[in-house]
Amino acid sequence: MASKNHLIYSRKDKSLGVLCSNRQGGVESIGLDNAANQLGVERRRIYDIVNILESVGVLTRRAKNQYTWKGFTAIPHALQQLREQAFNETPKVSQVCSFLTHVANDNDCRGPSSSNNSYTDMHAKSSGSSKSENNRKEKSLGLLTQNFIKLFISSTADLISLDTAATALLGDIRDPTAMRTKVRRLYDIANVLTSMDLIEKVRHPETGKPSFRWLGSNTKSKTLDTNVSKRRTFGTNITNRDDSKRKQIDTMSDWSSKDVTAAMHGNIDFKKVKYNENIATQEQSSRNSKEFVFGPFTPATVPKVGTSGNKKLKRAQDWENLADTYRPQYCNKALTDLFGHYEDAYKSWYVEADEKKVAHRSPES
DNA sequence: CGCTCCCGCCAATTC
DNA sequence: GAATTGGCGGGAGCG
Repeated sequence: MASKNHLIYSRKDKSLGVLCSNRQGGVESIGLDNAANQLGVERRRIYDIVNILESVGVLTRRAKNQYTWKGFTAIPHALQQLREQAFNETPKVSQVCSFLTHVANDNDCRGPSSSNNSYTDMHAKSSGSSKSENNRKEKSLGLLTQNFIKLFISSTADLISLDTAATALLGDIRDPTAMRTKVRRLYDIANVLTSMDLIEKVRHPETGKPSFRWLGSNTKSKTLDTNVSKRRTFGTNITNRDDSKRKQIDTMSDWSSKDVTAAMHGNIDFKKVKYNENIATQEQSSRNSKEFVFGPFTPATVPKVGTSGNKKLKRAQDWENLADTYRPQYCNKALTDLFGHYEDAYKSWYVEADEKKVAHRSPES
């Protein structure tokens, strides 16, 4: 798909980055048509993305065709909100959690005894109005996204596969069709969440099953994590000896699939957006100290990779890691420059790769 | 094949 | 009644 993306959409640099380029710290509105044009995608696609972003607080619908960009810095709050919801309004969360935990280690999902623990059904509805009305909303991408996230932040299992999630979100609806549909949606959601670094795709240690891990909350210190946490993402090659001959696009495809697919069809570079945003935030909050934490974001690995003791390597040319490493936590001019530098670098790599010429850069050093 | 997820029909909603 | 939104699932592409 990555390649396909390339072929079809070579808009690469158009992106949300452009949209928020003029934005300065505050609230900027975005027009759908505008976005669609800039991104070179059909409108329908924008709706998907927008809905997901909105469910995480990055955007807010202001009026027809108009959205307000809140920024990634709004995510922490939204997340907190979800967390609370997950704990109160949800009596069954615990059930679902244990359920997930079970399933996590067992491929076979044999619901224990519960006969209806749909994570989705619980709240909402039963407020009087006919359910048929709310029905549509209950199935919205936005809600699904939130529930999906709740699954992560309230579950003890840190590795969740889409099937598992779908099952949990569906409750007992033993309908293969519904399942399929749900999973399709989850793929969509997972893609954009991945592009925002809120989750990460990994293979389950035992079963090679593709699963997702929550990255949104910082330091979740989980003993169990240590094991898996080192696992690298999917396509990327982990070996210290990264054979430079790796398919040119390898790195690209990896990143284009997760960051670009971005939000599906959009080729949206959220990371870049984040850079801009961070920088903007920095400037504007002149010296507001670290309250800028980026809580949910900063993956535990952000600061440097283990001062030493840690596993060695980390392929030098993993620009993605670089991105993480340099993700602004608090930045100064120097860092700002760095960002710019990497942005450019990234851009050229992208182009090169695009032309299939990829001159991978010199190994570390 | 099975996993992904693109694409766009068309219904629900909103203007 | 037209325009916006957006659920939904067929099926293409790829490993």
